Amino acid sequence: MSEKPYHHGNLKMELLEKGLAFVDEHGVEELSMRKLAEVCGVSSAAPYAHFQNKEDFLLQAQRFITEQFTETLQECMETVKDKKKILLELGKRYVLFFYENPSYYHFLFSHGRIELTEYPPYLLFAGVAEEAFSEMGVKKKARRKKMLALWSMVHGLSGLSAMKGVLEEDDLEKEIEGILNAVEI
Amino acid sequence: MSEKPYHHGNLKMELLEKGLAFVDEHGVEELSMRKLAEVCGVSSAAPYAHFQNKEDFLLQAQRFITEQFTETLQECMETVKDKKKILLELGKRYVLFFYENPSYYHFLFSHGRIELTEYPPYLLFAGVAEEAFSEMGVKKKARRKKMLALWSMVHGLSGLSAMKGVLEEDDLEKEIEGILNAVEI
DNA sequence: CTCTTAATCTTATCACTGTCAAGTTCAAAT
DNA sequence: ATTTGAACTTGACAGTGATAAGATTAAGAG
Repeated sequence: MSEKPYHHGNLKMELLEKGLAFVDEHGVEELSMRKLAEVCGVSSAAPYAHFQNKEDFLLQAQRFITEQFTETLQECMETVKDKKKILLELGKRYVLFFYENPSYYHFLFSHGRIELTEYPPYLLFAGVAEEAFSEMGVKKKARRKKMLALWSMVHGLSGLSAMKGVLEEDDLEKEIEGILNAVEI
Repeated sequence: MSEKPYHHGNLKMELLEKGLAFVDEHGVEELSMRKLAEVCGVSSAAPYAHFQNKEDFLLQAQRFITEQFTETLQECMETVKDKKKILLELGKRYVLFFYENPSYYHFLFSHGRIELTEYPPYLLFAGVAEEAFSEMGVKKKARRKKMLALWSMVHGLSGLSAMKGVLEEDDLEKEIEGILNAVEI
């Protein structure tokens, strides 16, 4: 029993999930629509019923993990009460996410597919920073600059954390915290 | 006269140059060894006499522009006398390079091809920072953290500057300077 | 100058890729 | 029960990285 039915039933979602798992294991370069189709037990043209083309698939896959990422950050925001620490904690979560999913960093930012001004994690970070700096009495013109500086640092550090061997890994959280605290905002 | 000679004479160099020009114009994704061969007026298999494979070509192309980039930074180091300003100026040059060559940012850092601990611009920056912080009386343990923080910021900001529409472009140097100065080292 | 050699390049071919047109199946609405 | 449209398969196409086998020629040895 359970001969494969002609209609998969949940193909789009499975393509995204298996695709991301594949990227996580072998990297983006290795991913092909045909292999992906095979992994899902489906013919090589089947994915094109759900995605316009490979680029579209990659784009939607990026959205998919960006949503997860954004949720992680949002969760972090709700957990941390201390408004003075929230920027640091958010930064830490940001960096840690890419430490835990190194291949996602390349996947997300390699191909210039992301429009920063529509990138939820950035918008979220920018919002929190705006609020925090505002409360700290930072003047309006300076806020944007500080925010960009901080975001650049956090995002740049994420790139570092995605490479093995740069950060000290025995107490990673402390390491990240130390680096982010090494400059005064 | 000037029938194409069987032997090109300078193919390897031309492949690198035309290849980089192509990347700059159309992006890495569009580049294929065959198109590249055609651009150089040579058969599709000819490049493989000079490069093991596409990956090898990309790697050597990266080295090629990394050299130029490193030279720019070195030049900057020699020009700026004021040791207090050197880190800022170096950061500015770093960011500006990728503003001027946006496609290079993706080209260099997309595919995880670069080993940071062997990446000359990083080593150069790390060296200058070490010296600067040392002179500023920063204690040894803190130096590394400050350096990583600063480098992350500079490198992350480079990513920003490679996207159009994020940085204000009417007086870019001042903009970059403002951001890098928005945090205290 | 001739011969040899090894680097450079061409031709032909392979397996693989993204993608599409045409046909097949089947769930659900009419 | 019939229709319809979405989800799939099959089979094809051009383009890709790569290799083997052979052609060309620059440069050195005799």
